Amino acid sequence: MPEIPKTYEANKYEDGIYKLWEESGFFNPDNLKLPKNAKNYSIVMPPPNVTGVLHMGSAMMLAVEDLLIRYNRMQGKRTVWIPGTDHASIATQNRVEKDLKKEGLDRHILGKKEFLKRVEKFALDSQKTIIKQAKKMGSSCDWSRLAYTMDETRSCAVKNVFKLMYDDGLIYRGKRIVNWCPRCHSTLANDEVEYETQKTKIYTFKYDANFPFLISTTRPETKLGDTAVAVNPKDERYKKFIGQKIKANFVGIPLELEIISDRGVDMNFGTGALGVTPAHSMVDWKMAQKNKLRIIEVIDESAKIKESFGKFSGKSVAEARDEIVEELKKRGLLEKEDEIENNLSVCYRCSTPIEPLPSLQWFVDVNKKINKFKGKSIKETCFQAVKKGVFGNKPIKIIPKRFEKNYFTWMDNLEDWCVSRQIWFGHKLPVWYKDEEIYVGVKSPKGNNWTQDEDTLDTWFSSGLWTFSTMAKKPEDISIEKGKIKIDTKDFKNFHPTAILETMYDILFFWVARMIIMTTYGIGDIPFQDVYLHGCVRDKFGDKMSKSKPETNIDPLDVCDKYGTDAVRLSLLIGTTPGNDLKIYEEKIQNLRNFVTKIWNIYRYCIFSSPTFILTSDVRKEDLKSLSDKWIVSQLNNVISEVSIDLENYKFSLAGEKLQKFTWDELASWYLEIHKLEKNDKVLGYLLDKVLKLWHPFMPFVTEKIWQDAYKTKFKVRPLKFSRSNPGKMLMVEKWPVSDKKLIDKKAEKEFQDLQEMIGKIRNIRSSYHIDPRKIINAYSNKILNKEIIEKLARVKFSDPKGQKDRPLESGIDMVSGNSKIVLDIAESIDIEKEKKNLEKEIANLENLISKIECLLNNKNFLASAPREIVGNNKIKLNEYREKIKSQKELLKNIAKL
RNA sequence: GGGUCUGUAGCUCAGUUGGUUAGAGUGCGUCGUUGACAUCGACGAGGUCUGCAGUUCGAGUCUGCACAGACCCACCA
Repeated sequence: MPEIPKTYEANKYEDGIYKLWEESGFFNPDNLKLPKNAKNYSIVMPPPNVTGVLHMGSAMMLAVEDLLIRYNRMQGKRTVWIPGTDHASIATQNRVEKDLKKEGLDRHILGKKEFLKRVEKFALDSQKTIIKQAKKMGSSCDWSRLAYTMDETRSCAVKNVFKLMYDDGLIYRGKRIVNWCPRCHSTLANDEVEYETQKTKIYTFKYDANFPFLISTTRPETKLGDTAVAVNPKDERYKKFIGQKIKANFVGIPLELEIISDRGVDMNFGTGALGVTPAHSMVDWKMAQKNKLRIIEVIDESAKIKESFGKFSGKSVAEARDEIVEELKKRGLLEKEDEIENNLSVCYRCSTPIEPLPSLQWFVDVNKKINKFKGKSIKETCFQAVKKGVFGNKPIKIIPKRFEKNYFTWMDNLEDWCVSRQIWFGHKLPVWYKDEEIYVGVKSPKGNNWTQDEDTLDTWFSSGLWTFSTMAKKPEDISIEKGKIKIDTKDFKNFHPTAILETMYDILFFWVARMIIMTTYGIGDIPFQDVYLHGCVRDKFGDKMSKSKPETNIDPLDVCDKYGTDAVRLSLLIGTTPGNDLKIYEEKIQNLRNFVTKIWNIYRYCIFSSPTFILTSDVRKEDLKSLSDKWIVSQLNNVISEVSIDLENYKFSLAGEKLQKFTWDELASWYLEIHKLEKNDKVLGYLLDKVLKLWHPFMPFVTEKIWQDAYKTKFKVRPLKFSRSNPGKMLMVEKWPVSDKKLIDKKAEKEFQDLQEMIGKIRNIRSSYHIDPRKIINAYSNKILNKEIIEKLARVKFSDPKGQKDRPLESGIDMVSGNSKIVLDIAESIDIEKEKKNLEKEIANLENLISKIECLLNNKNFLASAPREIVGNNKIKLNEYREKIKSQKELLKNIAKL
């Protein structure tokens, strides 16, 4: 008999199992002999940023997607999971800059070329780490299709899409007010700006002594660029000034201010009059457009005051503010300063305050009507893709549904998307300039004197193409044909649109919506049929996990090592619902580790119980001998269909719970116990076979390990060899079980459940009288006992020794050796009252004694503080006591019998 | 300011289209096990389903309001 350890030692086997899978080549569907008409199933992995390492959120993503992939692969579909990484331009550049700072360098000292080399190296190293970690999680993705948003093929896709958009007039260049990060020295998209509430001063002042009324501002330094003052048209105080142009000398700088009316002005805020600075405020910019105001730029790209503002020029924004306030005070123009709370816009990457300023940038026009969308805009088309469906597809389904609403409102309010960034690391714009000429193309233009635009593209531009760009194998696969992007590969035909996009809800707008935009436009098709959004993985206290909080932060690799990857995966899959955050902590993982141990021990029992144990894929009705066989097999087939339906509907947690209930409460607790007395190895082999298959997508390692071992035992070959021509004995590519209706036996289920219930009642007193429920079932199965007798047994009542409640009680029966009929007669003939009194007295004494000892020993403080030796000794003592008590109880029982 | 979500046992959460006595896991208490299972089993305690009102024969579930919390969007001169 093989030596099997009592617990599953995850970290001993996992790497080996992964290697076995990987070497089989079956992560790649091309290596599986599938029928031509096999259905296709594809997921494109949300590419982790190359900035860092795997965190619990990525582990969640991998667990869910691998579950889906393994389930569908086992269903015989042509299944592929395409992995990749994202260059994450701003984030990665910042990360490398931080490292440089430690060396006392910065990117300008290094120069662009050297800097980019370093970034590339960093990205490559990081990618290696990410791959290693994804493998540790058991991810069954096809590494031969690995993609990177900056590799040659993906870059080619980016250029093609950019050109296509430019030619369609969807991409334009213009000077517009943008969010500028003075530290990153780049623009930011609207949704890359975050807000922080802060306390700040609001100043109420006059531009100069002659100006007719007061205005309020939190940013006096921008007032150098004011070209108008806006008031509410209904405001009686200022009505008479509307339309006037007033000259003013503002702290030494001459201004010409037009008084305009705008309904957006709040009469009750400040003085009700607002100084309009078109160049440095989003709202003011829009007013300036409407009223054709002059635009005066005050602040430059380093957040310093520009030339021609006298003594303020060259000063930083903060310095200029102080000096202007000082100057106003000096001139007696400052009426008052109050403290208020407002929102400061900051860069989402580096938290530096944003300066809105006008800049020449590239934009995607989301409102332009385009012919190929039947005269509809991108915005309208993408709205319909989820609402009604486009291009003959069903509507894209967002799970959970409530996020659809968010999507619609976002899409509705979408404004032109600024795609150019002044970041070094990223896709360079495929745009060249010569004098006044502009050339946009996939390849650089012929002829001299062309210079390429120095800007790079927003990182979401390339990740927006992800579902189809990953389907190309080489740049030549990508071309523009009939106003669309053409990807000329088998993968594209087979796998696009992908089945599902799975990601965390926080990038619904950043990424998911952008993918819908870019794909509907570029390919003329939807990128995916379903969107599954998982929640945020949080710590015990509900806070976001972060390395800066090491006491609650969980590194997935640490816990995988400690408890096994399977337990970690289960902890992320069970007890969670889509779109809702989940709290995770070690105890949770530990509990699920116990379940993995349970499965392991089910297998261990199988091997111990029968030296000839083998897994069986099928069982016939004739093979089911006892009632318990019929019951468990029937239950199993119910579970198979329920779990399959749940998985189809993305109810992973529910499926897991049902499986857990079946495995633990029905298979292990009942069937295995009965099996000890009456063996049916064929049924046992069948049950384990199915249980392993059902659990495999949830916990691939332990199930594969057991599967392998079971076959090793059978064939006595070590190690078993697998080849592409012989995929048979690898669980990963086994067929997913199908529920066999013929094996569902409602009658047997009902009969067994009744029995369970009755035994449950008898069981209540099992602890005192050592009645083994297995024996009752066994006796029933062998027709020693019939249902009526068992029912009677369940009804026989004695008073509980503690006098709490009436409990069914049966005295001293040995079900197997004894004749149950006689036993029952004894039970019925007992003088209940007399028996009660005698027993009560004796038992009360005993219970008292026991509780005293147990109390002492179960005292946690005592156990925790005491050295192990002492606790050990006391345990021995306890056992001595128990022995004594036991023998006394036996005595009592005998008395009772007489 | 606009919107979304959440509130169920000490803790973490399920609860499908309204339908018997509101569930699971964990924790706690008691007892029993140590020959598949550094475990496991049985039993027990623990809930005004945040509150109020409404619809209904019937509400954890639907509606309205209130309270508490989380998040998203817009944005404050």
